[in-house]
Amino acid sequence: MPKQRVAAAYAQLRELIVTGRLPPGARLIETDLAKRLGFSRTPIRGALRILAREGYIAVEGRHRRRLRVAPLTLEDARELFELVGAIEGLGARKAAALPERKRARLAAELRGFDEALLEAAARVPVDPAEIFELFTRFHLRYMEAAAGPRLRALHDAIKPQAERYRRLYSTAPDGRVAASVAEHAKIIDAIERGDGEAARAAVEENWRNAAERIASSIPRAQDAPALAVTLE
Amino acid sequence: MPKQRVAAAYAQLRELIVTGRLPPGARLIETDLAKRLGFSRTPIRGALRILAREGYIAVEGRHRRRLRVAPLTLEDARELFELVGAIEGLGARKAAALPERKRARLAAELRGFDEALLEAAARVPVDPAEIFELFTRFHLRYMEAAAGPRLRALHDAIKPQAERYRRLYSTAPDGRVAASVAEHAKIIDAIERGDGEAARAAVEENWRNAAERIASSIPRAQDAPALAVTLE
DNA sequence: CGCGATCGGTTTGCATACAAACATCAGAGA
DNA sequence: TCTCTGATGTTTGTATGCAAACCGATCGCG
Repeated sequence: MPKQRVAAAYAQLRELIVTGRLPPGARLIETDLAKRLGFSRTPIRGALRILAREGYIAVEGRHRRRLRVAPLTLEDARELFELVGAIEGLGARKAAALPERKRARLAAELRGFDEALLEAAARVPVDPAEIFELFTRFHLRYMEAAAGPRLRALHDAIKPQAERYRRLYSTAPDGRVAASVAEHAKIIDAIERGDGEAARAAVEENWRNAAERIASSIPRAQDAPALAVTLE
Repeated sequence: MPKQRVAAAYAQLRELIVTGRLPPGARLIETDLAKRLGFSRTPIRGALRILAREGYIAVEGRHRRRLRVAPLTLEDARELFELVGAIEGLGARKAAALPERKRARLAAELRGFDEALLEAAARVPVDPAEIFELFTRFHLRYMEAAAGPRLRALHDAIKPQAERYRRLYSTAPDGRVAASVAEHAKIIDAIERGDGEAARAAVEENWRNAAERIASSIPRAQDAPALAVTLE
């Protein structure tokens, strides 16, 4: 009997939301989720509160909260990707300030991810999950290498929300993987030569472009209510 | 009166921490806090979990969490101020993208805050609380004017933690207020003329300098345990 | 006298019970 | 037929009980 049910519920619910098994707009009923995950309402509530605070869940209502999986909108995607770009940009700048040996090793590892990405994109039946995984790991790598605890925590809280958009709207890998990999190369080079500002700018540009790549796929001006990041 | 106790507990606890009435390193006992605030343990727990997630509270222990008010350290101050600079830098860039009329009005308001700051700093018995308030309002103003919901929520969650450092270590107002106001002027000018990148850079420089101003006051390498931003 | 094990108190994590508030639907009146 | 109102069921917010785990201290043994 595992002891940390809130953490478990948080992880499972977040995964359900990010993968879309709990789709945007879906109503979240505590008792249902409790049954579904096999916990009582108490840990579910704790997890829901955090997910709401982090933006995975939209809150409606004043006294009695009604929770829904946060809708996906174009405006939100733009803001979210800009935020992720800023956060990872900070991480990349820190990575470029590492001692030279570490930078070199990090750059080599990052190039490895890009090679794997090109391979995965070229494979005959493309596996989108693999592509996503590699993208995620690429950025995660330099964040873990250089970011402090606060930046890492923030990254972990926000980044998966960008994955929601990528998973749903990124229309598989066409030339876009190649474009991304080219942008990655600029990031890697800047980190390798210790140019923090260039690394940061390259990361931000990468995310700006990523936003543009998927923007056209996102249905505009949904009936979606505005995202309210509320405590309660 | 079954209402919104978690939100109330969160607000009160955060205020106690930011103002230092719950000092860094203080142990947080659920039952004590519950008695102190007049709630039961349930809403207290909810508030504590969020505060821990946001970095106000450090978590020790694996299975059983032991909570303490997060210690103040030099490394954390550096990371935190960098983060706040990045967040508010994003807001300033957005503010510089507002339509011209709004930018002009915003700039006028911001200049008003700076005038008030100089006045307050010149007054005979200086009121530090007033100075802090004005600093906070200055930055809050352009964030509210331009930032989206996610950026605002993030700002609200993180910014008060920088206030902890300012309140405890900012050695009252000497020439430092004048220095800050001079930096503010660069921010305002950039916003007014619509130069987003300059506005962002000016905000980040302002926070970098703020970090340096208080860095010398922070006791180095406390016995403080590393800040762990943990879910549970 | 020092070191370690056991025991008690403290504090947490989870589950459940209870009450209040909102939404929905049905029915009556216009 | 439409609307307003009331009743009912659903869902949330809070309190509390209970068990387990941890910390500390005391006591026993070497």
